[in-house]
Amino acid sequence: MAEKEKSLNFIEHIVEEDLVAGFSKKQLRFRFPPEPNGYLHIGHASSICLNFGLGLRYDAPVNLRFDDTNPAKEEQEFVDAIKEDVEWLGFHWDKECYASDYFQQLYDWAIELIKAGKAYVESQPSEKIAAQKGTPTEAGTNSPFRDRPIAENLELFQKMKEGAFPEGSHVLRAKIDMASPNMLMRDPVMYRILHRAHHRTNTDWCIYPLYDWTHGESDYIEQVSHSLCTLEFAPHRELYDWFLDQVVSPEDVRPKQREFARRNLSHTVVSKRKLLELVQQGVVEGWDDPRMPTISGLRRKGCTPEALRNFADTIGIAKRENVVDVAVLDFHMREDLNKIAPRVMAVLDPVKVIISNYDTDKEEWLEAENNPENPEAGFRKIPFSKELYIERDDFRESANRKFFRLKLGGEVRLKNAYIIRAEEVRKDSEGNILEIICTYDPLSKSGSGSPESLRKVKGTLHWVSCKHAVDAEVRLYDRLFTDPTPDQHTGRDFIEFINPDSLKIVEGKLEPGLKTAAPGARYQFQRLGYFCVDKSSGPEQLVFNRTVTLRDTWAKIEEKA
RNA sequence: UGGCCCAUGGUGUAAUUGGCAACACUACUGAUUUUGGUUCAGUCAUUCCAGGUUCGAGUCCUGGUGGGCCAACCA
Repeated sequence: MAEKEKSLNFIEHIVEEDLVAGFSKKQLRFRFPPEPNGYLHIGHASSICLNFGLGLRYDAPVNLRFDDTNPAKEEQEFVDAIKEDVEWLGFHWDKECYASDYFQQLYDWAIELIKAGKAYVESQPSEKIAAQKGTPTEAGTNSPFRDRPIAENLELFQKMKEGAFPEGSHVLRAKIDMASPNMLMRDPVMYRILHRAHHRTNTDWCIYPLYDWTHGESDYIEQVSHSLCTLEFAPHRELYDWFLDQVVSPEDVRPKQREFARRNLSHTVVSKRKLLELVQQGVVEGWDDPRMPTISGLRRKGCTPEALRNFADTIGIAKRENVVDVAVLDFHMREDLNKIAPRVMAVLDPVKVIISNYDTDKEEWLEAENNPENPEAGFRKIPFSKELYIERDDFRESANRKFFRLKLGGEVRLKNAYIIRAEEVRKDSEGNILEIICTYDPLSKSGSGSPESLRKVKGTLHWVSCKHAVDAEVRLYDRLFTDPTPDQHTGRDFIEFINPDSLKIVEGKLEPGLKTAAPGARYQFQRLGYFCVDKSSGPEQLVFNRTVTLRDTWAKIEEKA
């Protein structure tokens, strides 16, 4: 109830119009149709959220269909990865389908087309076919095989299927219109010969249907009502409809193709080719490198499915060119993580603080709140002692009043602990700060309720007790490219815009409770950002990935100065 | 013989289908805060241009301008 009346996107308007025009809501069905030739990226996430979102909105089934018509590129590994990603996003498909399940049906229909004089076997090489296709402004010319007798077409096609011919020797073409202003209608190829094993049909077939002949018919077989794809397929719609015309029965649902603009994310690239290049050149460590815009990369970085879904929902869907600022994704990750991530303390660039008036052997276990946004998250104990680490950035020998942190003679609150004052600084011969000597106010203990504890001091710092700290490798990820649109500069390669500082690895000091943090667990390192335990992490070597920093208004003030 | 698609703040989407241009992000102010986080309050547009229809146009019409897609036996 009380759910906000959300405005509809143009696809939802189309569905609503169909419903008003009498299309039965029960017959609505959608599909997400990836080719299993690579990993899913954030662009696919939008499409997944669109299709499965429609399914949820209309209580309609959504199929997961693998468009596996090209055995040269497809592998079972990708099928598995895609299923994992869709599930991780939190969606449930109705049927798990494969275009390869329809090879026989497609073949039977193709024979009908041949018999109807609407398809023929072409026996020229591909270069010849391309040359005869014409150009967008010039009509093509008919193939010399275009009027081959039906019986001969049937016989040749049969032999193609039986493996009698080498690759490239023949194809099956639809006989449409070599003068069509739409290049795709100029007798498109329906089948090619490929003597390759398919990851599902193995060597059952050596002729494989092409996209156009497969996609619409697969939608029809599955009785998909609305077949949504990206804008570059818009010219395919005419062909999609032509192929459908050849097979549909009036009593069945006739699928409808509609196109939307793919989402582009700033400071990254999303084409499979370019992502592959990043992997192959070793710019990143793999498809699930946390800097990759792949779903697996985002997952490994610590992004939540909730954040990704909210991101997809707020950027919406439309038909115009777009570049979504990656800041929107960051916002949604912070928004979700702020609610669910337990707070902990970690020092990533440590400098030692020595509390001169604290007993050398003393240690106290102080109470710390796990998440101020969620009281039910409770409290934990953290150790305090004479020697602590704080962030090197959090101390200056002198600074103006805008600097809320520790400076000589100044006071600061140690989060969940005491108020301290910096008295003295010890340096090495080169002037590097080795340790900061402080005194603490024993009455100022957090939560004690004493007047001293209630004193307002401007800054609060995070810290970790030296002797209790656990070490961890912390990987600080930043955007992969320095330019918002690395692949949109004519004459310049996107690789030129790689951010040389996209990964910085540091040794951090963490509060001891993190010793047993399990891979995948997410935390907020207070005042720093959100971090996720990497899959490679273990008790002997902890590894954390930075998901996203906290908003940092201090950094902006500094930048301006 | 070219065809098709698109144009609304810095960014991404809305606009009851012809009726006060709204939401989110970013940026900037300020308040609160034992995270310079969170939260709260506020600021930032004459809808690509020119005509037309209309009491009334972001929306409809005409003509421009600018951008995108299409000539794999890829999807």
